[in-house]
Amino acid sequence: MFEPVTIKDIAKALGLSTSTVSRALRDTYEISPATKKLVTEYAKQIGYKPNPIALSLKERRSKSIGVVVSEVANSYFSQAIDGIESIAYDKGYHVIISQTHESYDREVINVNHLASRSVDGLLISLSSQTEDISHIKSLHDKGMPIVFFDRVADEIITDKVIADNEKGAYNATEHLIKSGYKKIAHLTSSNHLSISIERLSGYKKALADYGITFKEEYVKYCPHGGMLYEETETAIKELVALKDKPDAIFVAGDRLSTGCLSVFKNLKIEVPKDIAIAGFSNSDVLDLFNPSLTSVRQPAYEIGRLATEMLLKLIEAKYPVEEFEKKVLDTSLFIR
Amino acid sequence: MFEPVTIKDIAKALGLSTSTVSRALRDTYEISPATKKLVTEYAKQIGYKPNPIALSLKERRSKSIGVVVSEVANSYFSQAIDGIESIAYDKGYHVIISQTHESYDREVINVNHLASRSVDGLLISLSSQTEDISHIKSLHDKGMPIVFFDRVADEIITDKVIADNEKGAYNATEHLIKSGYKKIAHLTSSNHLSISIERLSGYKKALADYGITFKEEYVKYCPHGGMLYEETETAIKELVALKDKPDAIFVAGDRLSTGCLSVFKNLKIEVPKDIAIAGFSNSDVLDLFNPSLTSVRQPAYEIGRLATEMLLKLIEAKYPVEEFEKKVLDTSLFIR
DNA sequence: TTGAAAGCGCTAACAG
DNA sequence: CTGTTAGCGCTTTCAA
Repeated sequence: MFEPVTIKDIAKALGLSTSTVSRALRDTYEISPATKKLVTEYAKQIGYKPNPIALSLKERRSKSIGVVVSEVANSYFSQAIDGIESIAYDKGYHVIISQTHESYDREVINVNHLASRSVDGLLISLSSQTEDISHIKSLHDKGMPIVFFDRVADEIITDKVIADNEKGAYNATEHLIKSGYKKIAHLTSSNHLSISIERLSGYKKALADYGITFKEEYVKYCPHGGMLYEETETAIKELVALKDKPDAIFVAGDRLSTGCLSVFKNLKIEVPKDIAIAGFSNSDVLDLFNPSLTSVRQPAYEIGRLATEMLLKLIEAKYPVEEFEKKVLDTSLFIR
Repeated sequence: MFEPVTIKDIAKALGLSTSTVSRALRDTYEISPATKKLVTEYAKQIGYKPNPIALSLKERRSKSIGVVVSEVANSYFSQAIDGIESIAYDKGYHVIISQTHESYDREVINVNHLASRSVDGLLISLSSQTEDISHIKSLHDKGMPIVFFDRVADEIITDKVIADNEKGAYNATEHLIKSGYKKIAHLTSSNHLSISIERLSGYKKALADYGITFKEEYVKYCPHGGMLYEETETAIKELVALKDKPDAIFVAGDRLSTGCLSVFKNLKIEVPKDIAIAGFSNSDVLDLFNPSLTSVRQPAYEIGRLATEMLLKLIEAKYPVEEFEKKVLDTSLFIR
């Protein structure tokens, strides 16, 4: 069907060698202006496009990067993807997105799939189920450039970009405290996720700073991060069933926050009369929500851009990189 | 950094020729069981993975498909993408997603970018700005398999998958009529988009069937499809400023529906007291909205799956395909 | 049953 | 300044 024009066609038509054509096309110095003009004009005329696959084979790189996220339907990730694309496309890289749907198995499959399709680097945010990261470690050990964002694996020494989760959590919790709530629960995702740990820590710190005792039973984990309605509902039910029922709740994730509101709605729990709420969310329709949600917003777009810049730097580095950094970006609190 | 094992390494280590190794690995009949066993076992042991790029070069296909949508952040599209991935990954195809952000220029760039990266086929939903489709037509003429979904170009003869937009619009409008509204306005995206035309038609038909006269000034176009707050606000303001102010509004798009609610909120227009609303939306948090939104939901996941199945059939067809079809899937009305 | 060689599209080292 | 040649990893005639 497709019969693309090759460098050979041009060479034949113009009575030149393929290497001359190649040079003319690529602007090498050792070429006569006349030939160059001849070739470039003819090439344009017949619509020559270099075959990226042949180039990839030759240069041993694909000019594409793989992105592993849990869901593109999650506002945080879709914004991050916008950021990733903005940088990648600019530098001529393709972006291949794959979703884990918070499943460890899919993560392993996707990561290996991307690697075997020889992407030049990987941008990863771990699935909530992921504890064992050997699938990533082995790739990294083999030299695959990897940058983590959002949900990072500290065991792997590479660049990372995250929001200041601890501070964001602190701010949200503090806001609840300052609004007069004292019995603040915490709903979060799986306990091994970096973001969960950081947000839990911020929550605890705020409590401590305001002289409120941390209670273990006020913390509920939803390993599916809000993807499973029942899981969220059970957690909420357990919280409101406590003898010392919490009067507020700090929610540590995007889907979890909306999930929580849905549960409230269904259980006829009124906000903030029965319980107040503040949570992480990057949704851009939060203003339409009822009950309303005081939210911690992460600079997702910027995180995506930064992570991609760092990854491309790793990919294009001439010498093995030894120094890595973890960039931490500020969150913003939107009081509603 | 990466030093992948090649067929040559195996050949050398085993004292065979590369062609023998290749055959052994690919299960050709003309190979001795002994050699085959030897090779496959050794290959597995040292972790041999065929280089997909070399394969692509040889077989002139990349085993990847390109997807062009306006925004992954749009629920409809993220659901469609889930459907696309579910089929594509199953069949060993990569999915490369690109966003137009409703811009014609970006669409042209993205389509050409994907084509030049030699995807094997394209799944396209047009940007709202797109009127001229020659960038797609020329690719299609050259033999690139293309399937349209959602926003289709009827001028291009190929497979298409859409929701029954006309019926969906009819149902929504009818619902408003049956709820007692008679002065129903219509807010839609650009007037050249297939979905706009179909939805407008369903709206008109419902009005006609219930003996309501269609009024041109009740139809407002937002070419940016809700991406530009001001545009939506202006449209709404014009509607409510009409001397014969509408008492209900049927909105023809996802972002437009939420955009509309935002405008209502800001202008302190109360729903349904001041104006009732029904609109297309695939958001999964609609239940949390206030004001609430009666919605027409499209089977986005299924549309994505179907479109991908059709595309892969085109790609893998042995002979040029002459027969194309347009599949139309039912929408569902959620009354809130 | 196996090996040698050509070729997919392109670049680069080496000659001339 | 330009052509010849080899090679990226793999498959596939063609010979042996």
